[in-house]
Amino acid sequence: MPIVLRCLSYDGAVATRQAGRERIPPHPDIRTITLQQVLEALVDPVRRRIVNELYTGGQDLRCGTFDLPISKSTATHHFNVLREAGLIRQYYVGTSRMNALRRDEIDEAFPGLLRALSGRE
Amino acid sequence: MPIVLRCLSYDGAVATRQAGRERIPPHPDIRTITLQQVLEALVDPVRRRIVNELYTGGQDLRCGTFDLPISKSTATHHFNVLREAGLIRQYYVGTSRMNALRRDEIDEAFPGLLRALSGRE
DNA sequence: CCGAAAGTACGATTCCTGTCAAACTTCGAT
DNA sequence: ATCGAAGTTTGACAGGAATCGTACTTTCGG
Repeated sequence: MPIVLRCLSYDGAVATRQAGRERIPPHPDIRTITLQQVLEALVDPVRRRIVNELYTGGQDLRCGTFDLPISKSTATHHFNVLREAGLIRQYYVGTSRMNALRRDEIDEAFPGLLRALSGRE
Repeated sequence: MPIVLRCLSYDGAVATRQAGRERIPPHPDIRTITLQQVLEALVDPVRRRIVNELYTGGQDLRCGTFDLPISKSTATHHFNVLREAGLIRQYYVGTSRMNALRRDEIDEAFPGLLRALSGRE
């Protein structure tokens, strides 16, 4: 099931009706992300919990599957921060927003970081 | 025979303290430090700069040798945070406060972390 | 078509953290 | 005895970040 991510053009033209449309802001190139941004994202325990679950689970997960001790709107905020920090890739499936850890890219840009942080409280 | 040092308080009253009671608060056992605390310490760019300089320099450094873009009182704050997070060990030499990276202990408690963060902006 | 589910957007609030200046302490040297 | 260097302490302050509730949007199922 290939997921096609289409970019939005400048005039806002709609590119496709497939799942994974432009409801999601563009993902940053990981090479533009600084260590500072990554640390600011990962210093929050809720966000680190999300990343850890994706890291150990090894599969993409809906926002709703994380059992987070916060409200939905706050959860949205945290997922946004993770996406803007280049740590996760998001796409829609139905009304569900899926979250994928950008593991290989992170490992290349920040070697050893994910591993050093994984599995800890 | 306890050696007694004199110490003045604001009102001029003479207080006493035992020799061996140091000017520097006790350092935490690194095993009591959580990843959360370490990340909170290292998320600040000034503090990361300090740690990086100690990491790459490989020797203890006076507070004053770091060329930090902040006031002295703010610098004191940052060194305190690093010490309380178990990342540095401090001791006096004359009026100078020396700072040592607790490298081996950190590496044991948080394998790969220092290396993953070192040398980056 | 309608309603429920999943999530977003927005504004308000609260709390925390980095920052500084000013006054103070401690130590070494003069 | 005093002075300067190095750093600390304290109090105040500004900006940012996490949080929430409410209203809104999109999609799917019946």
